[in-house]
This record gives sequence, C-alpha cells and structure tokens, in this order.
Amino acid sequence: MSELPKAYEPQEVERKWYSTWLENQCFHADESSDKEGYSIVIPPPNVTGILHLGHVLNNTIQDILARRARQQGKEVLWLPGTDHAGIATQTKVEKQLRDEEGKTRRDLGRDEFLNRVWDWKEKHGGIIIKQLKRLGCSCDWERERFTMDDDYSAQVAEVFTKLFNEGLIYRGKRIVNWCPVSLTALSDEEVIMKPQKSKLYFMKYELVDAPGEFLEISTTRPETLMGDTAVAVNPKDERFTKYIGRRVRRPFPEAEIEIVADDHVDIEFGTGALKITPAHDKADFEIGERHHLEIIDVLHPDGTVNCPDCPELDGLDRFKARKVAAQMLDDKGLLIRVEEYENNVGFSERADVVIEPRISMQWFLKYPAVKETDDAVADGSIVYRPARWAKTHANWMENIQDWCISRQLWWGHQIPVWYRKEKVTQLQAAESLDVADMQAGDIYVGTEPPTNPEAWVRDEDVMDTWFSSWLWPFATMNGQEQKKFYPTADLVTGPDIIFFWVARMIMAGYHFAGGLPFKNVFFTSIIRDLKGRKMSKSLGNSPDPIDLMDQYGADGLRFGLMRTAPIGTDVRFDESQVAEGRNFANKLYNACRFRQMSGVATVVNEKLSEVNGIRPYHRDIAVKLDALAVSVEKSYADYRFNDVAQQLYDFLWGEFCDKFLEAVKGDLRDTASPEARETTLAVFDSVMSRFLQLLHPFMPHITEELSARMGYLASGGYVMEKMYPSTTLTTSDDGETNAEAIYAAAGKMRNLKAEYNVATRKDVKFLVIKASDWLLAETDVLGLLAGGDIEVLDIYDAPKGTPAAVTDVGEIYMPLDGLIDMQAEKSRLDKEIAKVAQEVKKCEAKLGNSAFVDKAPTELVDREKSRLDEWAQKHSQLQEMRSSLG
RNA sequence: GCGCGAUUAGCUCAGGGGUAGAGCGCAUGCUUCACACGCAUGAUGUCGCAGGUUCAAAUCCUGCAUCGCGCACCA
Repeated sequence: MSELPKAYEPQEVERKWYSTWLENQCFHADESSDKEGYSIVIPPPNVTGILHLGHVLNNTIQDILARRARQQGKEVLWLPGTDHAGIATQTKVEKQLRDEEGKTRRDLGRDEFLNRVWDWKEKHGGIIIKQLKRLGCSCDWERERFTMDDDYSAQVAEVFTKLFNEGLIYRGKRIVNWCPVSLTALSDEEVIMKPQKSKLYFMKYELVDAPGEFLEISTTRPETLMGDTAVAVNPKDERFTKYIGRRVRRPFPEAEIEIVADDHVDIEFGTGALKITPAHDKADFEIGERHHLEIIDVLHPDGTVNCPDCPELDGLDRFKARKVAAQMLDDKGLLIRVEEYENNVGFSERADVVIEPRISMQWFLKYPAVKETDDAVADGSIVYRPARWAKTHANWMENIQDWCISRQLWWGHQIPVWYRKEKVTQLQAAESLDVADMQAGDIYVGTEPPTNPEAWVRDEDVMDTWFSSWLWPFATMNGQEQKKFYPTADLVTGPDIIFFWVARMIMAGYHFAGGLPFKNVFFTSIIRDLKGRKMSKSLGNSPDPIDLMDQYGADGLRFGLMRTAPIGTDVRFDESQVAEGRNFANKLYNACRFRQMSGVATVVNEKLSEVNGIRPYHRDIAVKLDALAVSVEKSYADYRFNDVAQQLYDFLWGEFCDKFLEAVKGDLRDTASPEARETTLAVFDSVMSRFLQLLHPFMPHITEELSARMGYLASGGYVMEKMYPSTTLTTSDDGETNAEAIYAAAGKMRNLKAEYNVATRKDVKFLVIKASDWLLAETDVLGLLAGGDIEVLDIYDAPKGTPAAVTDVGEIYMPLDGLIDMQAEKSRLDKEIAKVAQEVKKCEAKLGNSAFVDKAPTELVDREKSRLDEWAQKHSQLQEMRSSLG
C-alpha cells in the first residue's frame, strides 16, 4: 500500500468520480418521490459565458446546499441552464460575421442571421456548462434549460400576452436609453453612470424683441442645440422674471424659441437658464410635455447628427459635432466661455459607450405585484442574507419606473404582436406605430400567429433578456415538477442583480405562479483582485478558474475560496488561499494513506462503546467530532459557510492529525500490540468516515475517493448519497477524557525544550511529581508527544534552577545536567521575569479596583484571583532559578 | 446630496463587553518510517481617529477620517 503517491493528485480522481455520479444518476431529482423536496434554480449564466471566480463562488455555495440537502434525506433538484443573453450573444456573432465575412446582420436577413446565432450557440454554448461540471456541480443535467427553448419561449409569449391584456404592457414614444453602438433601447438598469471630465459651454441667445440684448445659457451639449425648442428659467428666479414668455433666437438653424418658466430649473447652476431639447434629454422631454413644446430629433440612431439644415454638422459623430458646434457659436460671437467640468454620464453596460437619451417607440411594462414584492422582503417572507440588502431592494421598489422591455435586436423572444398590414402601410413605418392610434382590429397579440398571417406584419422587436429570466424559477418546471419543487428553497446570487433579476422574479412569482419563487436569498461576496479592483477581462486581473483547478484541484479551489469568502463583504482573491485548499486535501489524503498502511476497514462502528480498549485519545477525538457536527450544523443554519470550512479545517488538521494521530501513532507500528492497533483503527475509521461525510459538500471528490478507498462504503452506495449521521458517536456514558490535559502538558514540555535549545534532542528526561493517578498508564504517549522520556516520581528534590512546568498531569521538571549556556540563560530569565512581573501587576491592579471586585460577576473575580496566583507562583519560581545561577 | 459597507499582525481575513485569533509570509531548528502541499518552536498588533456609556470598550453609542459600493442628480 505504501506505493501510493505521497501527494494527492486530484485531477484524475475528480474526473473519475464526476462521471461515476453522472452514470449512476446521483444528481437526478425525482418529482414523484416521497421525500421532502428541496430545490435551487441556478442563476443561468450567459450561454456565451466563460467561468470566472464569481461563478465558482456562487455555484460552490449552491452545490454545498444541494449536497447537504441530499445528506439530510431530501429529494434535491438543482436545476441548471443558460440564458440566451440577447445583446451579448448577438454582438459576438455580429462581430464574427464582420471579421470573417465582412457582413452585417442585415446583409444576411433576420432568418439567416438567427440560424447563425443558433449554430454559434450549439458550438460554443456548452463551455460554461462543462466548466461547472469540472467544478463538481451536482445539477440535474437532464433538466438543463435554455431561455429560448420552445416551451420556455412559449411561456414568455404567454406572459407578455397576459400582461398586455391586463393593460400592464403598453407601447409608446418615450425618451429611452439608447445605445448608439448596439442600436437598441436599454433599461435604466443597463446604464452605468460614470464621472467624466467634460466642458461646460456658456453661450448667449439674442432676445427677438430686443436686439443686442442676450440671455446667457450654459450647456454641456451644444451639438443638440438644433433640437432646442425652448429656453427654461425657474419662475422663482427674479433675474429672469422679465424674460418669461418672450422669445430668443436659436443660432442654427435659426429659429425663434420661447422662454418658459419651469420649477425643474436649478437657480444655482450655471447661468440659471437651461436650453430645452425635448428629443435628447429626459428632463427636457418632461418640461416639453408640460409646455407643449415641439420635439425635434437631431440625431441618427448611431449617434451621428441628423440635421440637413446645418450642413456643417450633418452626419458628424456627436462628439465631433460638439466641438464644431462650439466653434460655430464662437464664430458667431455667441460663445462666452468654456469651463472644465466633471459630470456623470451614462454608459451602456455592454458596449461601454455613452448612452444617448433618445425618443423612440418602445414597449413598456408597468410592474405587477409591486406591493406584494415589497412586503415579502420587508416582512421576511423572503429572507435576504445579509439582511441589509433588503434595504437596497426596498429603495429600488419605492422609486420603481416602468420597464422598457423592447430591444431592437433579433436574438431573443420576438414580441408576440402583429399589426394589420393595411394599417402599417397606411402609417408607413411600423417603428412609429402608436398602439393608442390603433383600432382593436388593427392589432393582434397572442402566443400563436394570427390565422391569416399574410394580412399581418409582426412587430420586429425582441424582448429584454431579463423579461425571460424573471420567469426562471417556474418556467423551467412543468406542472408535476412545480408541485414538488416550487417554490424553490434558496437562491444564491450576486447583489448586483437585485434589480435586474431578484426583485423581478418575486413579482413574476406572485403574478404568474401564485406566490413566492424562493424562501431565502443568499447574496455572495463580490470577488476582487488583491488591489481591490473588480475582476475584469480588460484589466486581465481575473484568474482562470480552470487553471486554478488544474493546479490545485476543484476541491482545493472550492475549499480555499469558501474558507475565505466572508459573509456579505467583498473578498480580495488571494491565490495562496486556494493553495491552502489543496494543502488541506493533501493533509487529509495523507492521514488516510497512513491508516491504509494497516489495511482497509471492513466494519465501521456506529458507537464508540462498541470498540474495546478505548483510551483517552480515542474518546477525546470522538467527543470532538460530535461537537464539530453540532457546531457545523449551527453555522449552516446561518449560512456561514466560511465558518463551516474553518471548523472542518481546524478539526482535521489541529485535532485529528496534530493531536490524535500523533498520540496513537505508536499503535499502528509493527511493534504495537494487535489489540491496541485494532482499537485505534476502529476509532480512526469511525471518526474519519463521519468526518468525510461532514466535509463532503465542500470537497465532494476527495471525500468520495477516500470513503471508497478506505472501505467505508462496504455496504455500497456513495458518500454523496449517504444520510448525514443522525446519531452521535459518543454518549454521555463514555465518561471523561484526560487527553486534553496530556496534550497541554506535552505542549508545555516542548516549550521547555525549545527554550533551552534542546528541541530536537530525544534524550531529554522529564520527571513528574504529584502526578495524576491515571498518568502512569499514559507516560509512553506523553513521552512520544513531548519528545522525551517520562519518569513519574513520588518525590523529587529539584536542584535550584531546574526548569519546571505546572500542568494538569503533575509538576514536570526537566533536569539540565549542566548543558545550558549560563550567560544566555541568565538574560533569558531576566526577560521572562520582567514579563511575568507585568502580568502580576496587571492582575493586582484589577483586583485592587474595588469597583471591579464589587460589580463584576464573581466568577470573573475568582478567575482573576487564580490568575494572579499562577503568575505570582511562576514569578517566584523564575526568581529562584535566576538566583541559583548567580 | 441620500444610503450601505470596510478599516484587527507584512498579506488575505475571522472574531467580538472580561488575557488579541487563523492561514500565508517571516525567523530558528528538523531529509523524525502519513504528509516539505510537512513537523516543531518563535517574533510581530496603542484592533483607523476623537469623544461617550460601563467596574471593564478592539467589541456598544455618537462624531470624524480614509477607502469602496449603490441610488439620485446640475443642464
């Protein structure tokens, strides 16, 4: 057996077990099972996505929850799938088309282009799924869903139709966030505000009725000046009262526009006069509505200027046009000055370009079940963890705006709306069709095309990807499955998509599925690099999880990440943490390898009392294992996964290997008695087999491997299927354990050796007096642990200066036999004495404080007193030693 | 502007009214027959700053500072 590799090599083992689990359908969820149901739906990654560390954290947590629920005897469904990710996917395919064939999607036409996207999806779509499998995710892959599966798409159309019929979906001309690169509208949530260095232009418009008199106006966007249809001032601003209702001259193209009064104008800002461009600013649009202003669109969809009346600007890119327009103003003597200025500008999340507020015809949704959603989170029907995210949720719900759900893309769920052909021809272009203008018979909304399709034209737009994602928890399940697994139990996701996804799913759950979609939402940390920056492709600071798994194993990556990931705060990723995860796996492997040198287990005892010849170390580790199970349970209840990992780590490394295994090592040697060996092996197996089960959710592969290899699964099955031990290994009848006293004494003895620089010597002799009555039976082990020979004496007249330690096993002396450097010893003692004297002083001060003695709990005071005794005793001992040295 | 979080060892982070913790790193010593992905021993902290509550504050409260995040915005 000893020819096993010294170091654990996870790669092959992980592959082997994952395919074994799959072959045996270990992840399969049976909706007709009698067991209690437990379900999680995966936050569907983009079908184009590549696994990053955020996914690793997120899915490891889900896997832990799922595996643990199985251990608890539940019927578990972890439902996987991917999201079609409208813009992201379409953009990728368009880029490929452009790069490889020099074509645009319009060159291909809608149908052919969509074929290409589907091809692309078939080819590249499965990458992230494979990567999740590599990580060990126990999803029910037979149930993998895609947001554009036929049945899923049907439900999206159905939901649209229902909302339309309820009057919650409407079409209208509004200012929307327009992405000039993707050429589509976006929702407010897809816009990211970034501070930008820009310029504030001060210019003047001449008053029509008073030539030579000017009104000063400040703007950051002179290039939209051609679309100005008014100037606004605040009615309370006395400087401008006299101008209200009069007209100024717009410089180009020349026109007269009115000065209106509107409360929106900030008196303090700029000159206090605001140019109004209703077609290109949300606030201006609203002011325009209040004052019935004309709307002039002066930009093309791609962000170039559309203004044939100004040939100097027509066709220019908006940023180029900005400079030219400023120059034109200057040429006319209307530009007063330009100031450097920093303001917040909206960027498109996907294309990272400046968003253009643009008026266009779009579909909007008035959110359903807003109050119910708000309440569910506020009253704890749905529990957010950490709780503070509930506030963020509430904040958004309060200021909720209608959702722009239409996108001018092809990849996605096409809006299930048809317009009568004659009507469209009549109105010339479908883009400007206003549903409000249509008669009932001119529009058709439904999940199936109209019966005479040739008479109808379908709306070209598709829906926002999130309009399909918000149905995910129930649209992925059929009726039977919903009965068993809906609502789901836990949702694990990032706090950055509370608005995009979580809140919307709750609304959809209420409105379409009759209630909450999940009970708990666990928000994971955001993983940053060591400098605190977000992981991103462009910064190149995002380690590839696959590389990490190649290096450290999936289990190592999972464990390392889980052990650091704090609850609710961002985490800085440190690769050394992953190395620790690997080291931990290796430690576990080697502990088992050691055991395996004595053969494999045939029987694993369920109770410690079944084992003969139990000694303190055996009892001790068994008791600690039972305590670990309880404590881990508690941490799970609070979703404190880092805590669980830390406890498992401390137990295996600190208790099992460092103490227990060191203490019983002798029993496994050839020289040991068969009885002692049998006892130790039995205890090892009882504890280890249970420990592997406890660890399994975090490190599924190695625990499965070792359980099999060690013979813990003699009765068949897999660790991942085993019920979590419902009984404890020990009972209160198992009695007290003295192991801790021995470990502590051994520690003190090793300290003594180190202090006198004889740490590595094995010929050190320790003398024990006032020994505990049970110590005689344990001197061998104590000697082994401490690294020396133990002799228990009734009396020992210690020469002055003999190093000593007071322990719970007795008073221990380490005779020096004159082998110590006296000079070094003296100065060491002096330092030590000073230190101890300080401790004594501290205790005395505390006990001298009558307020403390009177008011603090008595056990605290008593503790302080015994502490003082200990320090004082040590102090006099040291002084004695010091004086003996002269 | 409003809100939220963070600030503890060189680094990454736990903890939390009653003697300051882990791992890594560092130092010293170990090729000890499970493990150098290891073993043993050790050094390192005014627990961001200032007040307050308390017998007792790193911990609770208030303010401030720095860093980060979210929301709202000034054209």
